[in-house]
Amino acid sequence: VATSDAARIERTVAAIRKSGDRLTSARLAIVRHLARAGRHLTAEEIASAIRARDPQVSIATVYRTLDRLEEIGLAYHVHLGHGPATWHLDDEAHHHFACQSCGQVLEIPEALVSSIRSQIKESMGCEVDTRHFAMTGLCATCSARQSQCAEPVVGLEPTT
Amino acid sequence: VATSDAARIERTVAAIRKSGDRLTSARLAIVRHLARAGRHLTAEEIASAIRARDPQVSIATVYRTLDRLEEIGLAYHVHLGHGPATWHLDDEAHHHFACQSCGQVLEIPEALVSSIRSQIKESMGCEVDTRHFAMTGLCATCSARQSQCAEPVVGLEPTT
DNA sequence: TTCCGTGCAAACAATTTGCAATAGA
DNA sequence: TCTATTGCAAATTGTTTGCACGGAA
Repeated sequence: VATSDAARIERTVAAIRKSGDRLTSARLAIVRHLARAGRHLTAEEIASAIRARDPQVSIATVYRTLDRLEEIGLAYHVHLGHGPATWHLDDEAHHHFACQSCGQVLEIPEALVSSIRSQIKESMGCEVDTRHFAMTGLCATCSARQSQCAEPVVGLEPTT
Repeated sequence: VATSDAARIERTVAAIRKSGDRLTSARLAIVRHLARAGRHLTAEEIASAIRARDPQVSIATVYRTLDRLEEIGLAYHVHLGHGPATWHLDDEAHHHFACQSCGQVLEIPEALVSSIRSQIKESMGCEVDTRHFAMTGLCATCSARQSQCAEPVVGLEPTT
């Protein structure tokens, strides 16, 4: 699980080839950037980072590549609240909590996720999708801060 | 809780006046439509319903009115997955589960919501916001159907 | 030599904003 | 009267699509 960036890039590239898809320079750059970022990225963030080296890559290619990677199962998108979708490689954490105040993204422990999932299954019969939609609210720090004082915290736009 | 539409309209109108805001015909029409719909509505749905009687109401007014109603605490928006935000009056159900396959919106029982909330509080220290973001996944029916056969169900676009 | 994947521009969907005109209180 | 609210049009943001060209296999 604690794989190096290089190994993750190689593995992803191999999977693209195995699926019969072509490995283009744009795709390689996108995979590299996703692997090295260590956080969730929007399509726009990926596009502008790549454009720094290769100015003519279009945002359309980024979207198309991300969609294709998701079809193959190599990357996926998460909605962290309002704003654009964010993406990461498939071998990263799967369940997210996004703070509406500071923007921080936390991983929800697997045990907690499966407990919630089974409670909802039992009580309502529903199968929760924790992959594509984050839970939102306030992280521990922001939650404590907001119960102390009325003043909102300076930082990212609130997600509500 | 089982208030009539008329009573809910009256109460909301009174609250608008009490807040010092003006009660315009557009605002009245929006409140009426929200009260009578009995389900979550998008701004566009509200606008086109109102335009049937009063063709020149603009979508901008609908958005501004909904925002204002939310500031006053009379209505609020929920994101049910992909697609536009949906709105309802404040005296309706607060916690939602949206099926990605059939589009159905279910209310999550209060007991379950508070149990989930306290588990997350205890384990991560986070305060979950259940008002503005629905949980998503498959409802009981769609979940059963999908485990039987591989064919997707005809209906609304999947939300994933 | 194939076509898959690309860049570009234009289309699209949801939402917001500027501004002069209007209509509530 | 006074100014909050409106309609209209245009701007913004995030994402998708059509199409002819270029480059991976």
